[in-house]
Amino acid sequence: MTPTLCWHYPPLQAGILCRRYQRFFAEIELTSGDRITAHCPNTGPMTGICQVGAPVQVSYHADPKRKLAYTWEMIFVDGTWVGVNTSLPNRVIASALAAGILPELAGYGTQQREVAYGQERSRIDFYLADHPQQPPAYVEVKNTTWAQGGLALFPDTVTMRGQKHLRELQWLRQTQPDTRVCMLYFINRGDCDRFAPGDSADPTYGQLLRAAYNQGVEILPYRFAIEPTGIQFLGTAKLVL
DNA sequence: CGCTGGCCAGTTAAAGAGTC
DNA sequence: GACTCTTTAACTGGCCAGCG
Repeated sequence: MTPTLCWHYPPLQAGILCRRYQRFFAEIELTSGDRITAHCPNTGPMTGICQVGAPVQVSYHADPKRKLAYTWEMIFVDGTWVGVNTSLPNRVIASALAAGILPELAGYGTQQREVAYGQERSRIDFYLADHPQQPPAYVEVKNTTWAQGGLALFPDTVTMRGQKHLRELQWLRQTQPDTRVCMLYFINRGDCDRFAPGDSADPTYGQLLRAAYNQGVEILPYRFAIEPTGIQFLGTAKLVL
């Protein structure tokens, strides 16, 4: 497959990670020598990728309403760039869906964001409809940055919210047989060609994922290569359950 | 002393309110 | 109807007040 560039970053600036603190903040030394505080758009533990001294890239935003002009976008660890901006996967998937790049989800005429559903007041990331051959599809997107030797893992911590989403997807599968129900893992680094649940971090999540899979929930681990210039879609990773 | 609940941090995106 | 402005929820762990 020819890699498809499906996201362009604005011009980024290079630096070194000094420290990350209080969830939303990262202290970064730019190559210019300036020490700045950047917004850390990732509230998770960032297992294995939060390495002090590693190269990073930040975007600059002139918006006067922002308190922090810089946003931390990616970090270079294990010989690869890893995206840290958790709001990006949803935007990238939205444009990839619209462009028909994702093989299992191509051909839908419309996409809706954040549609309310389920028994626990959840909202699905995408509801796809108007496909000539396929029933409508519910698609939940998760950002994946943790990896061990080419194997991408999610989650990297106990996630009650992630467990809830899996229960909700199972509920959809059982109550709405005429729809597709999809769990999409956005692998935010290019060095992984396999995907597995992070059982050592959250064994309950792994059990729920396997149960959902056995009931017909589609698991779509999508590979993306992250570079300071942009993001490429690399195809589907092998699912290891 | 240990637990629980509420609040806080910065940004985004969606929903709601307001204007022409 | 189209546009802009304002409000709100979501993300998550740390902290603190209040309680038994």
